[in-house]
Amino acid sequence: MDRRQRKTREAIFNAFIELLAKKNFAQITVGEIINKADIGRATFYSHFETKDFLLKELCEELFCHIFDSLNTEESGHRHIFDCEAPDSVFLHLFMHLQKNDNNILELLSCENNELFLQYFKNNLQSLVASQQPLFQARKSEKLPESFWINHIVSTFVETVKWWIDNGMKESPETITEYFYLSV
Amino acid sequence: MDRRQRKTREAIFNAFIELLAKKNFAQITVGEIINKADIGRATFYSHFETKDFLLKELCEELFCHIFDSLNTEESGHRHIFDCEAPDSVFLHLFMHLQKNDNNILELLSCENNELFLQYFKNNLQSLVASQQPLFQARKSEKLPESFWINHIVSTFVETVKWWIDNGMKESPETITEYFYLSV
DNA sequence: TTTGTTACCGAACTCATCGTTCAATAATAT
DNA sequence: ATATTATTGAACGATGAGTTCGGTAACAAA
Repeated sequence: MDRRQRKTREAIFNAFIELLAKKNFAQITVGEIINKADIGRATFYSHFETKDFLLKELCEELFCHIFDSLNTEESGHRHIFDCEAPDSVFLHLFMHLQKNDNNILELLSCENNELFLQYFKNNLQSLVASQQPLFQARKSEKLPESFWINHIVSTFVETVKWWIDNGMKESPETITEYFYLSV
Repeated sequence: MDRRQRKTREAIFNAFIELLAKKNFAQITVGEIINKADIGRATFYSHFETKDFLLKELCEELFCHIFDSLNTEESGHRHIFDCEAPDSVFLHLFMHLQKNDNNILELLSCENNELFLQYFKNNLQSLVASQQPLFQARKSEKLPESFWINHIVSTFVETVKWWIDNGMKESPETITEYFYLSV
C-alpha cells in the first residue's frame, strides 16, 4: 500500500478516535474529521464511502487486532503485550482494556454507538463459545444454548461498562472475579 | 388541554411509532413524521423542540405508563390489563411485552436507539432495587451493590432482547424462568 | 533521470434536512 | 359574539453530506 494512503488512513483514524473521545458518533461531522486529520475533503471520501463505513472499518481493525492477538497467544506464540500469562482469557481481556490499547475505552463507553458493542459482542460470541466449559457448571439444562451464550457475552460487556463508568478503580483481577461471580 | 393540541400530539406520536417500527431513529426525518402525521411543519416544532425531545417524551409516556401501572397494582388497585395476578413482577412485565402494548416492542429492538434502553433500564433500576431480596440468595457478598443491581437489570433487558430477536416463541412463564435461572 | 501512474488537494457545487419566521386561517373557550 | 390560542404552509438561512474536477505532488518502474 502506498505510503501516502497509509498516512492518510491513519490520520483519519486518529482524528476520528480523538473526536470519539469527546463526543457521540452522531455528533461528529465529516468536516471535523477532515480538519483534525488535516486532509482534503475528496481524500476522505476516496478512502471511506461514508462516516458509517469509517466506523465499521475502525471497529474491524481494533477488534480483529485484539481478538487475533488472543488467538495467537493461545496457539503458542508470544503475545504482543507480553502480560504475564494469565490463566483466564477474560482476565487477559480486562488487562487489555485497562491499558486502553488503541483508545478502545472511549469507543466502548455508553455514549457511543451501539455498533461498537455489536462488534464487540460478535467477536466475543465465538470466544465465549470456545470457553463454554468454564460456564457449564452454572448453566441449567433448561436454558437454550444461544440464550446462555448471549447471557455470558452480555454480562461481560455490562461488566466492562460498569467498570468504565465507575472509573476503573478495581484491578483487572477483581473485575474478573466480579464477572465470574455474577455469570 | 385543548382538543387540537391533544389530537396533534397523538398524531405525532403515532406517526413516530409507526416509523420506528420500520427504521432507526437516526434515519427518521422530521419531514417524514410531519407527512405521516399530516400536520404542519411549524406545528411539529411548537410541540417538540427537536426530534430528540420527541423521543424523550415518548419514552417517558410509555415507560411511566407501564411502570406506574405496576406500582398501582402492587398497592392494591386492579391493573388495567387485568391479567390473572401473577406472582412475579417480572412475569408481569413479560406479559405486558408479549401483548405489545403501545408498540413498545419495536422500540426495544436492537435496531433502535440506545436511549430507549437507557430509559428502560432507569425505570427498571428502582423496580429491581425494590425486589432485591428475590436475588439476594445468588449474590456474593464480594460484589458491590451497584454492580449487582446493574447486573440484574442488564440481564432482564438482554433477556427481553433475546426473546424478541428469537421471535418470542416462548411463553412469558418460560422466559421468566430463563430470567430467574440466569440471574 | 525520466515517465507514467496514482494519491492528494480544495474550492465549488447539488442536495437533503433542520429549525425558524410570519401572516393568514380555523378551532376553542368564555 | 368576541378574544384567545392552535394550526397552517410557504419561504428562508444554516448546516452538513457527498460529488466533481482541474491542478499538484508523490511514488514506482524503466
